[in-house]
Amino acid sequence: MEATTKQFRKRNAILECLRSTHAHPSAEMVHEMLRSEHPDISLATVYRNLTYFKSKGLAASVATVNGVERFDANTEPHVHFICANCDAVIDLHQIPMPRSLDGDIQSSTGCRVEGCQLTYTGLCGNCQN
Amino acid sequence: MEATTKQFRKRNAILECLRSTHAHPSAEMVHEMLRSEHPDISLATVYRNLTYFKSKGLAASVATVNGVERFDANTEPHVHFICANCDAVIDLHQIPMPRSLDGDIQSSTGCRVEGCQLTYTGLCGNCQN
DNA sequence: TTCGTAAATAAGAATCATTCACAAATACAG
DNA sequence: CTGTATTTGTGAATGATTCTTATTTACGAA
Repeated sequence: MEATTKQFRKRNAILECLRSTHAHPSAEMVHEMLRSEHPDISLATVYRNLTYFKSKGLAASVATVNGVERFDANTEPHVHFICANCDAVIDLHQIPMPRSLDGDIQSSTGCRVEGCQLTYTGLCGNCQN
Repeated sequence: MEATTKQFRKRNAILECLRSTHAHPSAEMVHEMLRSEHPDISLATVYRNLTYFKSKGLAASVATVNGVERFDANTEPHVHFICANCDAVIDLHQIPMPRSLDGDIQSSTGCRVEGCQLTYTGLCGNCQN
C-alpha cells in the first residue's frame, strides 16, 4: 500500500503540502501545516527540503515578505499581489509576464535576462474593510 | 557656514551617501562607505535612519538580494535588474512600469494596487565572462 | 550664557529567519 | 542480515536587523 510505506520520508509530505495550497507559504507555515500529521517534523527538515526542491525545479521562492521567504510549487513564472496588511501572496494569472523587452535590455545594458519577477502591492479585498 | 554645523548629524551623511550612488547599497554597504569620513558611525544608526527615510518617502527599499535589503534614494518607481552572480542591482530606466492593468486587477480580484515592483534577473555584462 | 528638554547616536544585547553540525534513524542494495 | 548512503531531529551557529540604554548633541527659553 502507498500509505504504509510513507511512514517516513517527510520530504514527500512537504512537497504535497506545497502543492495543495495557493497561499505561497513560508517555511514556518509549511511546518505548522504539517505538524498535525507529522508531530515530530523538524523546521530544519522543512528548510532543507524547500532548498532541495528549489534546486530540482520543483518549487520556487516567489517573494520575501517582511524578511520571510515565501514558496510556491507552481514554478511557471506568474505575477503576484502582496497585501501590505495581512501579508497574503495572491496569484494574478490574468497579468502577463513582461518579457518582450528582454532583447532591448540585453542590447542597451549588456545584461542577459534569465528570469523576471513582477509583484504588485496594496490591500487585498479583505483588508480594505 | 554649512560645513561646520554638520560635524554631527550623521543622518545627513547617510542620505547624501545614498543619493550619491546608483548601486542600491545595503545598510552594511552604506556603513562601509561612510566609515572613512565618519569612523565612529554605528551600523544601528544606518539602519535606524534608512528606516526613517523610508517612512518619510526619502528612500525606498528596492529589493532583497540574498536576504539583504537594498536601498535607493530614487523613490520614483522604476525597473531593476539583479545579477545572480555579483548581486549588483542595476536600474533599467528604459523599461516601463506595467501599471495599465491595475483596474483589471481590482475588478477581477478585489485587490487595490498601490505599488509595483518589476525585477529582472540574470547575469550582468561583467559576469558573463 | 546656562539650564532643561528633545532628538540623535554608539555600543552591544536581543531577536528572528535561516543554515549548519552531528549523531541517530531509516532506506535500500547486495 | 550487513553495510552504506540518505534523511531526519536536535540544538547550536550565523547573519541581518532591531531594540535598549546611557551618552551626546541640538536648541529653545529664561
